[in-house]
Amino acid sequence: MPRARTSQQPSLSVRLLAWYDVHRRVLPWRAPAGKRADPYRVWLSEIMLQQTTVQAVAGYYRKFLARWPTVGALAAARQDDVLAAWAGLGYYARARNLHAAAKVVAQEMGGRFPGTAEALRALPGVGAYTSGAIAAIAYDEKQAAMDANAERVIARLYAVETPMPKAKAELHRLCQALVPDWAKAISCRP
DNA sequence: GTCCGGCTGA
DNA sequence: TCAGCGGGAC
Repeated sequence: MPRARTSQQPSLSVRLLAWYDVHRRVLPWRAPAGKRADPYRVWLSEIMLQQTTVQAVAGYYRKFLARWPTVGALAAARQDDVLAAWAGLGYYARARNLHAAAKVVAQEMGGRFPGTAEALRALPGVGAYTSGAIAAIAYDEKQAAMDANAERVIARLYAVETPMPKAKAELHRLCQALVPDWAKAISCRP
């Protein structure tokens, strides 16, 4: 006979963050534990990772960062050079938007990335997912960054029957409600 | 041959 | 609202 439960299970976010502490991969765009992420690096990696695997991105990411270490350097590059460096990654609109956004940040924002998800969302090539991811990772904002897989997981978790893409808004609300205020205290633990 | 960890333009 | 975008993985 099963023992009566005397304590309840930790929340989903607690369990996920505990898993992350043990299993997270070492990736070139991740800041060392306890250190703050550079928004330029997070942005560059997130754009490259759109529809593209970690394995395919890693080499390109290192190459871009070595050649253009700051958003100002990237903004000063010729678009032809950016596109040539991007060759092989696919979805070349990403490279054109990357360069355009770098120019906006460098020339209209003094080289500082927008400080909120909402403001990031206005940059070319930055949509709902990417703005949330950058703000969450670089600014510790309480943002749910939902990709297509997260949408499926949340839909199953909450048995949402609404077909996609109508369900997107509801799924985002459900996911946002799972994001704890104190996520940073756990995920930044050394 | 099919399917992707998104965004944009129409 | 949705087709199209590129290359790799299965």
